[in-house]
Amino acid sequence: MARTSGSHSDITGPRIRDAALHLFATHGFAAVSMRQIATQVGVQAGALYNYTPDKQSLLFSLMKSHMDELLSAWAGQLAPSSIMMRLEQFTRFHIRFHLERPQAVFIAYMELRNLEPQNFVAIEMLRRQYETELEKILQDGAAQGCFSITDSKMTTLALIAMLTGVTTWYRPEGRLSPSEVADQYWSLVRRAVGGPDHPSPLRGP
Amino acid sequence: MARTSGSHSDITGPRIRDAALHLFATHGFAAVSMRQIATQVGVQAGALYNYTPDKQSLLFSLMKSHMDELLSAWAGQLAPSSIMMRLEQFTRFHIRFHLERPQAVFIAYMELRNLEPQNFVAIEMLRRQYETELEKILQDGAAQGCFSITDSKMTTLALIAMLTGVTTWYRPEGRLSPSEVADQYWSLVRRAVGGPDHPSPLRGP
DNA sequence: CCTTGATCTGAATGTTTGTTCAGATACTAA
DNA sequence: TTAGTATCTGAACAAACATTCAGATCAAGG
Repeated sequence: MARTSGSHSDITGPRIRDAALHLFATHGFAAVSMRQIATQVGVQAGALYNYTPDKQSLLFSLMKSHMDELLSAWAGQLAPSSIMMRLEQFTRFHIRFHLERPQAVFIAYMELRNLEPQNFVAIEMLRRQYETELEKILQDGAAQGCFSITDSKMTTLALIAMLTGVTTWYRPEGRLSPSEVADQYWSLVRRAVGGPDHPSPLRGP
Repeated sequence: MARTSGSHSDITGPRIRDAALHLFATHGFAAVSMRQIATQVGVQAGALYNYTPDKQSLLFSLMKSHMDELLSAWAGQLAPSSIMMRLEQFTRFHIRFHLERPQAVFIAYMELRNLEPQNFVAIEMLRRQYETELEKILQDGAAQGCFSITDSKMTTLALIAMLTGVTTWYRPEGRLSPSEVADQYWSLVRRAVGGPDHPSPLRGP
């Protein structure tokens, strides 16, 4: 009874990626078998190999897609004029983007060590590219005297760790909405970099 | 040729834990086999079962020891009088403690999902206990008007994520010493919670 | 209606997994 | 010197693993 009805490649492909994303995020790449993924999709394990050459490629593809999405989504943002607003934009963008796909985020940060060397390098490059986006903002702001930070690289990593950490505790059914969370994190970020104590970047003469 | 020389249980036990710690941190619990651990120790796989009932217990024991150490080390700190100094103490303690055992930290934060339910609950309780230590400081400080934070629970999690993140990039051979790192993170934390802009807690007349 | 190609099954491959255990060895105590 | 015990080996176990593939089935196009 191979195949049941209709053309399935358009459907099965994404379903495999969804199932893999969910299972990898929940149990970890190494702890998930191809059979588990196949079962979730409702297919035999062999069928997966019409969509991925092997398990490792499936992981890499998921991580690569995630990082590409992240970078292109950020690139699509229109840069506001002031540096302070730019930092606020980054903060809110980061929180929103990560809260919308907690599983992909989890995988991208936890399964790096399960990547084969060349795949690791590729993902790591994209991650560093993203970090550089924040670092540029911090450096520009420091040059303009908006921020008082002594080490832009370290501050970048500290802030990103803090912002990304939101995915470890946030639950949609919780008491805070995503935008409330973003408000609070922005308040933390703004003060951490030594910005003005009040939200508005315009505080007259 | 069973046994080679001397009494080994005092030596083999810790060596197994060291090897497991290192391998779990590097490749992940699920990706490491008992045979790999045994090889690292220089022993056959069967010998490991003189020291642990099974692989899961080995992981749990490592995580439990780490959390116990963390909590008792913090409990051993003498609390200074001012809240601001208490927060500084926590920040520096957290950074130093975590930088001293990056592998245990890594495992404690990454392998939670590989714990069986009851083990997970036990570790999660200890983690929450530790988080509460910081939350108490933030609440006390907010009550005294030293800090301006709107959500002590969220701020706690944000700060801990930031502080723990230090282990992902810090390298002993890098340009910053642990205490320099702690200085910078303390500066970020102090400002994030809305403390005074200058390091000294004593500024008045 | 017939052919072609995409899609999936079901079985099989050889490897590796965690765990067990009888037997071997060497230290310890008497 | 002897008996006992702690420690380890080496082999074995069934189960699970990723991956392969011949053949079955169905949709689409002529």
